[in-house]
Amino acid sequence: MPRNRRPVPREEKREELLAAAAELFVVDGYEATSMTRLARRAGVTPNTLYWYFRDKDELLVAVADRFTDALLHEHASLTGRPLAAQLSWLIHRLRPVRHLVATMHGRVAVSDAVRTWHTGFHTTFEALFTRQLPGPIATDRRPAEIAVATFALEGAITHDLDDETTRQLCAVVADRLHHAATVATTPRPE
Amino acid sequence: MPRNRRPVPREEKREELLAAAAELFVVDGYEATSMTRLARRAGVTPNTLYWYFRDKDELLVAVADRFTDALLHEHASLTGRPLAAQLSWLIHRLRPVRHLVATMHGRVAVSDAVRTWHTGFHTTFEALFTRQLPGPIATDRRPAEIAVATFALEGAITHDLDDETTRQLCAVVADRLHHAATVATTPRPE
DNA sequence: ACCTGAACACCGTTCAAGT
DNA sequence: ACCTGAACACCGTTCAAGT
Repeated sequence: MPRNRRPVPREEKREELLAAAAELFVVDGYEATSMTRLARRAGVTPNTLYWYFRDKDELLVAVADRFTDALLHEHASLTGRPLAAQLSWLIHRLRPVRHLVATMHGRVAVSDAVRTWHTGFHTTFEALFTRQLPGPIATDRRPAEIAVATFALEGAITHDLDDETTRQLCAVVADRLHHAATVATTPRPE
Repeated sequence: MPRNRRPVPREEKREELLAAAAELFVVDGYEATSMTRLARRAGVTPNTLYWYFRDKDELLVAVADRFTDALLHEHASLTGRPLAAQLSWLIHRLRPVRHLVATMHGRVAVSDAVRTWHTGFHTTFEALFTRQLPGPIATDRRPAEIAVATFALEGAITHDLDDETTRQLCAVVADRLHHAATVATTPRPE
């Protein structure tokens, strides 16, 4: 009865488990998805999950990775469009998984795997923003300007904003970045 | 042996439990603090906690409330100082409890009590920012400008930024708000 | 009203055993 | 190498019983 040594290649099986995890994590949330229920959905014993993933956090990271890959791939076709439009697209694309975004942040302090992933995620998006700008930002303020843009993006994903405010937020962030990129450094007073 | 009907007034006892919860939540984190351990620290049975708080989330909210009250009280003495300085103060004051901030966000989708608290927290800080500005922001962009400032603040608390970037971020956000408050609405192109 | 000791239904994870 | 059934040590929460 137990189907051991199934002929399914490892990568394929892993992908099956990942697909089940992705669906449950997004629909029901990370906390509400127990390993037992997830295993049942995937048609395996809870134990089996641990053959393919170290723990639940690594499963979460793998799901996030898969999603981010797809996101960046889709985003590639948006190059050339205004930055505000790109931001708007990203926000609407990430809103459905806002719970996962919040969960990742909550687990940064708990899991090494999540912390590492989170750092990489920010590096990716900071690079993405930097690339889109018409000119280089004055070096002293660059990290802060990019950080503000990234945090605004994260905030817009994880918080409830109406459509109009979301549009304005994209415009505000894009304006700010363009301004910082095109204007020379002005020494702040005081 | 069991000390029932202790003569300690309800509010005082509640405060004791709250103090224990605050310490453990901050030092060890919310998830790492089990109700059992928390009860032991406070010198009671786990059960007793439920006499004073509906559940663990309500305990979390009560801790956050206590902290926010203290924060706003201390902040009151900063009125009149530059906005960037106030931001910097808030960030450094909130960084030690960054894990709690992240936890709150993660539980917004899980707990009604947390969701309600979170909404109130944002309302408070949006009002605080609005009050500090020299002039009214053009009404159409105001919610977005305030949202960007709030999200930047949250991001700076929950993410690792070096001191210099943190300073610059405060300056960027303050600049942005002042600019939006003093300049008339400029219709965006396109 | 307040508090206990004991239980309940779970949870993520691991282990001995099978093929 | 892969997978199972059964267990382990917990978890948040509740309940009957005491004062």
